[in-house]
Amino acid sequence: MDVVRDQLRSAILAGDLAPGSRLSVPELARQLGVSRSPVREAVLLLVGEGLAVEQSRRGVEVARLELADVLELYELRISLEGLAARHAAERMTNTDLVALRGVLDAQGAAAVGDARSFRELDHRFHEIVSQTCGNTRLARHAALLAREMRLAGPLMVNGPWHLRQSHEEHRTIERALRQRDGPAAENAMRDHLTRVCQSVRHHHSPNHHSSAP
Amino acid sequence: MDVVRDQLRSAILAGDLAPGSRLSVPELARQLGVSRSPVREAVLLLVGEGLAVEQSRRGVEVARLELADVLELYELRISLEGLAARHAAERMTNTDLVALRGVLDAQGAAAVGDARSFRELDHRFHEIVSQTCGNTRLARHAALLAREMRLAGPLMVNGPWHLRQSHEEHRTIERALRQRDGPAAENAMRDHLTRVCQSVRHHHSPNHHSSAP
DNA sequence: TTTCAGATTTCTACATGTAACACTCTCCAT
DNA sequence: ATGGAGAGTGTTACATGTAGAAATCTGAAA
Repeated sequence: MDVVRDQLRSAILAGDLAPGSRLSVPELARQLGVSRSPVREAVLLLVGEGLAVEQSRRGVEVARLELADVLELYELRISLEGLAARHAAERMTNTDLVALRGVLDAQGAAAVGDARSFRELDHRFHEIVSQTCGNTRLARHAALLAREMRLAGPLMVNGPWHLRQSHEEHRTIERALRQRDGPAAENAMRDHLTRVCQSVRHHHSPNHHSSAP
Repeated sequence: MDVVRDQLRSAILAGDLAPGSRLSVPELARQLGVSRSPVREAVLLLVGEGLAVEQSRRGVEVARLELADVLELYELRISLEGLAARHAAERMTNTDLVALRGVLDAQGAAAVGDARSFRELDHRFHEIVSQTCGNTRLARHAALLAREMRLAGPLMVNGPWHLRQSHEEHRTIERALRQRDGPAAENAMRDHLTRVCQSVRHHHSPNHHSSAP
């Protein structure tokens, strides 16, 4: 069942199962070539993770995020990932720092034009920081929120200026982590997520619809 | 299945299924008088909620919390419930405030001696604040963390002085909420949870084992 | 008494059966 | 043409079947 759940989760996060798609247990079981039991269990767990929602009387469908949902998620991520960054600064091993640097270098290259890769690497960056914080529950909840946010695809701001700006902020965070400066890492992470949140908000405000700043 | 899950959750939180108890699907199905399917699904969801854990090769058992787990949980609650309190201050209806006051009055009475009722009312207090914050995901995650913490039973500090102290701090939080002072509510909530966390930590430190301050 | 091999029981994980229910489509009456 | 009854389809939720693995128990030999 773990396998089925991972497959479904990947399909959702990759967009193969778009937000709003109905998750019919018999249908998915046929497509995946397994029985309905593991599929049903996997779907229930995905609901628990927030990636799918039970429509009353209509079965389960992939979660559809409104702007308000994205703002909710950012507010939580600011809090949790800020905390995680502070602790990560004191606990990161050299291996972690090397991995982080690798992700950032790849992201620097992707920042020009390849928004898809950029988002993937962005996710990896935040994941490394959260998973290194030493608080297993913090890591778990931060991962849930970050994953849920990946359903927001079309609401995100993908303009080249925004990508480069995010990348610079990631560098700032990485610098604080490398210097083992917890408070600086926390502030940098909070500032980063706050600014991105503002970008999303303004990008979807009634009177501002270009993707440049 | 929702029914079965709620029954199991209640049984766990009430201590009828003590931490470490094995959750055998066939056994529980027999006891609850239903088939194995809904029980299996409920158990999987409880694992997702953190109330149970999958032991590799040994099935599922009710989660067992160490001191370190409780400290992790407090750190997260400080962050999330602080945030929730700030928003709750700006969104609480009069009805909510009346309910909160009611809980505190009952708690004031229970603070002398009845640790069990006190904990129950403590949980209700924090629940009201979290559920009123206006951020559905914040409410959901705060509820998960608060529930998980209820598994810590024997680790908690139940001395009368601590109960009264907690109650006073709840009053301070309620005052800030009533005055719609967001920052004050956040600070009061953070201070409260921070102090309780310190109490737990010191109560279990190697050289301090009395329950008085 | 201790130890180890085999038998027995129990569990998990997946597959499949089925009743009740909600949707949709068709076709007839107005 | 339109509205509504009713068949047909698909789904959910629960029940049950079963293979394979793990734990435990049993009993005989050292």
